[in-house]
Amino acid sequence: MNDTGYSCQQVMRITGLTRRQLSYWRKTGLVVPQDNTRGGHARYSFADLLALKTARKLIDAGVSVQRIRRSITSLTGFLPSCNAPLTELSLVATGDVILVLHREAAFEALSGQEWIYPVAELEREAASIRGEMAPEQNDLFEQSLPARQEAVQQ
Amino acid sequence: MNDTGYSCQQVMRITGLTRRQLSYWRKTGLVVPQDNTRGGHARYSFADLLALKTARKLIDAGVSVQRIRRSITSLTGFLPSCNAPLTELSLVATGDVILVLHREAAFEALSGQEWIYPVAELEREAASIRGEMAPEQNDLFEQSLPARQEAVQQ
DNA sequence: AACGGACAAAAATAACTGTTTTTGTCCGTT
DNA sequence: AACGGACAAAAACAGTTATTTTTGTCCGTT
Repeated sequence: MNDTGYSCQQVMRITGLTRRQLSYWRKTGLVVPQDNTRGGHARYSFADLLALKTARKLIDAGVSVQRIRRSITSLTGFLPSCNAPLTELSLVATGDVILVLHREAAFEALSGQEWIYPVAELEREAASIRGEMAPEQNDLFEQSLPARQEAVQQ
Repeated sequence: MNDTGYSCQQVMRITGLTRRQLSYWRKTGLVVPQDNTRGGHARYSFADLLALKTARKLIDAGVSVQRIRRSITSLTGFLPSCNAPLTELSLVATGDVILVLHREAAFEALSGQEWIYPVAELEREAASIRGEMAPEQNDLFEQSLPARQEAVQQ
């Protein structure tokens, strides 16, 4: 119990969220205020504010609340050291996807699938083709050629 | 007509795509070889190779061919100066989304919607709250307060 | 001021359908 | 070696419905 936290009204003004949303999110565990007054009224911490702000921005970007929920649970699975994804992680999003930027890599919040940078690789590869290969003989790119069968008919 | 391009077999080895795919993509206009031999056989240019490689990588990342098609048409709409999105743009993708990195910004290939970086903004905002605001009075964050009505009941 | 409850509208999702797209495979031709 | 055609399996998609989630609104309580 402490009285230093942010009240419901303040949070509404700060985040632009409605009382209904705060209430529902509290009840369903999306963002639960850290403290309460003696009367049982919510007091949001600064970290709570950040989480709410992030949620708001994701919503503005078209992400549904359900998707945010699922992302949070999946992220705390992928990154056990992360307790509060909404406040701790670098997120990027549009309607369909939440991307997590983490240690130079990017992966999707829901599936955990890592994103590829096709073009970045391509630039390196392009150089090698240009320099080293004549159109006639080149197997630099080969994904997994079993034993160099010539001209397989697929 | 020239004979310096890459033959179908070579392209298959280089890109890991099947003959069927090359054939179908040629027929449907996804990637059409730049040249032909006198006999009417395909000769892929280096740029074609890059496009094929990129397509392959997108597919590996779970993007469907249909989505690639739609992304290409939408991108040539957004960026009229870009004739061959697959070879010219920086793309990042997972199954659901293709992101285009373009001039410091990121936007989705299909919708053109720009991605937001909630946390980047948050860091700046966090500083201002921490520094300037006591929990009691703070409307720095206010989205669009009409005329400062106190405590609106929503 | 803030809470909670109850009812309804809106939004998002899941589950299903039929259709289209994409690929594999086989075959004959150049 | 490469092409094209034809048939079928697999994958992706669009469109629909029913269900669940989320929000708005009103009301009474502390």
